[in-house]
Amino acid sequence: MEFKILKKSKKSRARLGILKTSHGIIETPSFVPVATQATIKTLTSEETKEVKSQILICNTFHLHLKPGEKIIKSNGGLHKFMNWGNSLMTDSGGFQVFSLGFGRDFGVGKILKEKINDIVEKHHQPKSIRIGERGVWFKSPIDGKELFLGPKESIKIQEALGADIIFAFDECPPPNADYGYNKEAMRRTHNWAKICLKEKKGNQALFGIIQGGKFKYLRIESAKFISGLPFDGFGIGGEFGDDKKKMVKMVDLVNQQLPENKPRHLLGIGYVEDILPIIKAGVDLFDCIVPTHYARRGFAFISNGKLDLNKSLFLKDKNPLDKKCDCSVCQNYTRSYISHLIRAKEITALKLLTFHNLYFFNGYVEKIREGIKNGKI
RNA sequence: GUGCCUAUGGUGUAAUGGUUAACACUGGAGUUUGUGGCACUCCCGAUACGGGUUCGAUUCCCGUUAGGCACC
Repeated sequence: MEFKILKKSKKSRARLGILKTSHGIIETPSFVPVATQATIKTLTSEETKEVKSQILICNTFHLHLKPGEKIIKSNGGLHKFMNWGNSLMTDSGGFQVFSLGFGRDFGVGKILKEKINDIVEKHHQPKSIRIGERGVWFKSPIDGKELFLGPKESIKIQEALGADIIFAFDECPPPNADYGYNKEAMRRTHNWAKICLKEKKGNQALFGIIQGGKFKYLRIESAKFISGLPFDGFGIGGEFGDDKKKMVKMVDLVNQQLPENKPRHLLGIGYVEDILPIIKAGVDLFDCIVPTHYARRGFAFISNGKLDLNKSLFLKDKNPLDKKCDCSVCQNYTRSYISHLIRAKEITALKLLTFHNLYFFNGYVEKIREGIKNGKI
């Protein structure tokens, strides 16, 4: 992997760059669609390419459970397996430590919406998984079998999967974790980062992950520690506090600690309104389930907001999803038709919305790249 | 025409002689950030009509109307 910065903004920390892998180039800043199970749900790989995606992120944990990395390796690796000729990343499975653990215990995502009275403190353990020094014991959501995943295991699996960019195994603490817990999780994540580097044998690019939660000094400490190790790039994980301004400030602060010549990936963020601020804070790559997940709930993202195609008023609306959009869905289908398909629970609706939403996100980031190029951002 | 049966939100069903008549779908409003596609939360909305019995009727009785079934 090779990363070249073409232009640095004078107005913000934004950068325009090119990331090269053996499977092609990624123009940065870039949105990374989420292909957890080695597919963008509802789309073929050809369609995923049509919406101008240059890189996808698949998930180590999910693909380890099914079909297993052996099957994928025997198919010639992830690229061949899913017929995707462009670049790929795999997430390490670290996030599942959270989502199957404390995330499930408290019924929360990584960003806190409501206050939770229970605080996760140092040495607390989630109910259904066990986090130790060498890694995490899970119960398989498929058959309940005891599984162990740690930094060594994650790297081995990711090497078998064969993505261009892989991530270090980390722990993502829940949003209701206190300082003590975050410090502990960060220390584990740092140890695991060193183990990941030592374990890696091939020439895949490896990104280290910065944690520290909403605690400024932990974030700085984590950024300094991780960037002191010979990673090819960096992931910024975890949560940043309850309000968005704080998130952007924290990301900005983290990026100030990182070397400029390596790419930075913000993990699991972006609503549309988050995208410009995080790019201005110096983020080169970011993945998010929002365009694909919302598509399957009947929402379309458009130039001036989002549409809920579940609403019956769209049955009478013969406009395209977005008049300003030149994607093939907007050229050929009406809101009325898509709304009908959603309400009839037809799977084609999910495909049309997924296609449009990804085209919209990729197009939106493309415009931001233009803006950086023209000196407007 | 005669006999029998039925009548509860927009739809399909519950329940009860005694506080705010339950549930599902529909309709309306929300939620979803390193993904659980068809999820979750909240809201609107009904005892066909008219009498009677009773302290109290959606429930019991009579009539009207509507629908179903059988017979002539």
